[in-house]
Amino acid sequence: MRYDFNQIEKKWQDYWAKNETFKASNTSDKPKYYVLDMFPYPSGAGLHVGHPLGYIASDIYARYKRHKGFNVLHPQGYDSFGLPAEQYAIQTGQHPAVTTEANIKTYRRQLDQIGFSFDWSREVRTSSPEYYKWTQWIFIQLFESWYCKVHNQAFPISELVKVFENEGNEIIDAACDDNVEVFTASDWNSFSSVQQQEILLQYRLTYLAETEVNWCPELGTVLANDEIVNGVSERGGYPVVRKKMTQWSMRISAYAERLLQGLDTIDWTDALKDIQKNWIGKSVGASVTFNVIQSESEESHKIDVFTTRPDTIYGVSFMTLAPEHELVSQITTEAQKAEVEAYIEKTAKRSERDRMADVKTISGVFTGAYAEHPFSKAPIPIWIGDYVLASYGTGAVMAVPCGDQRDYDFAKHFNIDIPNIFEAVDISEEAFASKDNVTIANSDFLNGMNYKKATKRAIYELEQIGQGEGKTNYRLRDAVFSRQRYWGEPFPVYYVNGMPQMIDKAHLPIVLPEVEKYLPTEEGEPPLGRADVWAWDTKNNKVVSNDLCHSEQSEESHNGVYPLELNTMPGWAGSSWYFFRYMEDAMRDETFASEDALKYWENVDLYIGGSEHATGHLLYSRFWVKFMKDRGFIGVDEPFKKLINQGMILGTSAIVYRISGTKTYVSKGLKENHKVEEIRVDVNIVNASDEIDVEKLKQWQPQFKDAEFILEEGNYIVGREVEKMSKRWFNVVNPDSICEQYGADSLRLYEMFLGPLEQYKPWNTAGITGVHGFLKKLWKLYVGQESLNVNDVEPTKDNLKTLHKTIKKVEEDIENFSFNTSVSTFMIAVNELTAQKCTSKKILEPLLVLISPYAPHIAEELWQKIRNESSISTAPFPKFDPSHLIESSKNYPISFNGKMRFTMELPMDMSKDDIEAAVMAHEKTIAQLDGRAPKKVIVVPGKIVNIVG
RNA sequence: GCAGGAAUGGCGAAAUGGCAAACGCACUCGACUUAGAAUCGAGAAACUGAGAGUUCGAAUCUCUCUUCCUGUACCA
Repeated sequence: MRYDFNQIEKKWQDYWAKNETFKASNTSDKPKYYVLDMFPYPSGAGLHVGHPLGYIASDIYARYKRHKGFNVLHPQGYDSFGLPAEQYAIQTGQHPAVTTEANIKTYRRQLDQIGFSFDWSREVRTSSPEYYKWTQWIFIQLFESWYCKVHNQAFPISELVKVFENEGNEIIDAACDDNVEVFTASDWNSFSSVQQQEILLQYRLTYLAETEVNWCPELGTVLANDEIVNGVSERGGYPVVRKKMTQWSMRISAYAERLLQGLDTIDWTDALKDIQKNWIGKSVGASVTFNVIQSESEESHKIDVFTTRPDTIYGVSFMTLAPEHELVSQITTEAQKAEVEAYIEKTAKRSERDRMADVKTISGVFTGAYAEHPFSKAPIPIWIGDYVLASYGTGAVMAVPCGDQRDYDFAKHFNIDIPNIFEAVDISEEAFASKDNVTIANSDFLNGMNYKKATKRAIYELEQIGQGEGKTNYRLRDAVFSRQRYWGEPFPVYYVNGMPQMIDKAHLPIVLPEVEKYLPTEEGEPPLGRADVWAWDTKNNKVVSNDLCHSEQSEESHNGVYPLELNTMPGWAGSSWYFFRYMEDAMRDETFASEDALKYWENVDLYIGGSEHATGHLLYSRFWVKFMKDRGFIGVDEPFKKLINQGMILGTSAIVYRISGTKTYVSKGLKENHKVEEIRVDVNIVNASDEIDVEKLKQWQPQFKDAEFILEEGNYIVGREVEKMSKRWFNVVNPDSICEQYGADSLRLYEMFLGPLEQYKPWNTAGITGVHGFLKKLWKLYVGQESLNVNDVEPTKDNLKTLHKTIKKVEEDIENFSFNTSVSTFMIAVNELTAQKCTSKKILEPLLVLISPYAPHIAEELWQKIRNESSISTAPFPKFDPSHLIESSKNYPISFNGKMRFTMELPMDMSKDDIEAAVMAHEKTIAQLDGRAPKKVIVVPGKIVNIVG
């Protein structure tokens, strides 16, 4: 009987689907275990062999946990809202829902053929209304909440309103906008409804505000900070400019400290935690208020700055404001006005990218105004400069040129005084920025103190005069939540008198309307501005035609019909909570996930996905989870207990060399004699020895059809280059063809065999014959020409030794996510058992369970053949018995000065002294020593003998 | 600049203080075959990026340097 993998794999995939083998139950006596993959965006290109890497790893772990007696939840779904489908829709006019559906079909077929143990009954799609109903619902909850800094927790906004009604807002310490005005209870009660709503917006966890956003004109939408890479859009690489727009934002900054602290409670890699830590960017220091020295006609102004070095307060010799700072226009003197305005105009024109590209050029302008030093009362010139960012801190700095290199460079450039406030430090060449070994000088009450002491004292003194306090600052900004796109979740929001109103939960979902084109309107409104039926009828609670709504007229004539929000939600909305949706299987209509389901599954035990989501999805999810916990919707504080980033599988591109100006291609070994151009060709027509099939190449593209080829030894050898797998390099390998040619089990084993999971590694299809050959050997161990090789004979000592060392190693490997070494272990085990001619069921049965997570199809087939039972999927994992590994003797390596010279077989239970005696008596020892007396003999029983001298 | 990670045969890698290179690809030779593929058997190769230290013993621990990768960047 032959190993017919195509037939076997199809058979078991059908079996698993039909019997719902991997359906998880929400009620079980078994302990739960939740294994999750980052769900894919279903792109039109389908999967290539790089994509399933993480899915295979998580599938092995999920299957292993089932063998270990866990009730495993291992679901899969689609992050199916997104830009590519929309771009495609713009080009072709096809509805994104249609192309998305088609892409999902392809993905499902490709995933199924690899034999994953997903519970598909719990599938989610972020773009389906039954799912985004709950995304909209969570948005409403955020809108209806505020964050109390005293309790460090989010509460319903209704509670805040009660406080306002009774006590005003002075006693409230909330995460809110900076410019909130203080009011009393009677003020509040006298405010109009619109005024009250405006104030509440400043407290809500999702709020509408005019903010400076990252506008990408090419994409026609705003982008969040994590969607911008090196000043251009992550998707497409288009320029990004600053623009003021009214947008929904998420007050994630309220959670900065908890997002930081929470990292200590989860099992993620340090690398990933560091990325999030840097992104949150906590810095501890002080806020200091400087009074602007006013001339008689002016009103008084104050400038707040944030500094991490309040100890250097006496080193301040100027201040710098960001050009966008609101005070600039008010404090600039008449004499400096023209120069300042010219500078502002110049910097505003520079894109973010230009500004980043050219950090070395120092530029700035004096405003003509002076601030007063809080202690010395000395006048301090106020400058503006674009090295100060409007978006960080207060957009203003107290410049201490002796202690900060940027301030130093600025001062040097503009000939500003650089007072030295450090004892015995030379600052003639550069600033002294260190916090260690500092002694403050020329600083009045701070003289002689070190950094720590001086910082404490400076803050204390500032507090005494009411011009500062200790403060912690975070780099993390609130996240823009509006996108001017079509293919995303609509907001459950309509507007009355310009104020946003939430639609009641009972009327969700608000379904994405039809539009005739997916582009912005001529007036520059988002695509939803093209929808004809996109107004909210508050009387009938449904979406109605825009004709019924007359926004220009008075409130009465609206007839209760109001315009709906035209923006849609960003890609990260749906992915910030989907892991809870999988938990629910039966009551998806009534709730995002039922209490019982949430209580049983808690959170994700193991999450596998790419590290590119470090500052996006992985941070936003943690934020939403903390919020939902605060509001009592869930019971956990973190979504993902353990997280592993799988590395990327790279392509191995194939290169042919065309002699310049000719149609002749020269083999790699002969190219040195010619001037050549490198041309990448399809990797799928190159064999393991880097020889290309010239005939196939001629058919592949017309440019090769009548080309000449200079061969070496009868073959054309290609060059190789490891780079990202991409269509443009022709190095994409499709899992479909691998499964067809070698089978899913081979694909699974090979992806794991390539190297450590976390590492980047190149794919080379040629190598798959190694693991494929292993599977054939495995098959032959169990199945002979005519009949099965498996019988009830008692296992030999060697058989047991092989089995148990394999159990030990594989179990350790899976627990450590070291799947590559397990595959080698299987190879060794099968090689040994084949050599031992092992036929014992007591060996071959447990071996199948070990292999089953990795190569489930062949394991199922052989299991059925030898046990006549259905599925291996929940067979108990074999138990390791160390007694089978105990050796009676050890082949000791005998070293001289650390170099191994020969080995010697000695009993395991021999004493140290006896070993030494035996080794010293050995003829080779005597020969090695050549008459010298050894200085020392180190004997480590069971390990090694080392003779020094 | 800052933070994190990596460096071992021709290639992917293993070994986490004790016989460096297990396992696989590629390579060479042989068997089977009309031939190829497949299969089986045999074999060669390479001293852990550089330097120092700790140790009886270092790929593994410590320090210095080099190169590469990832993230981040006028963050006050």
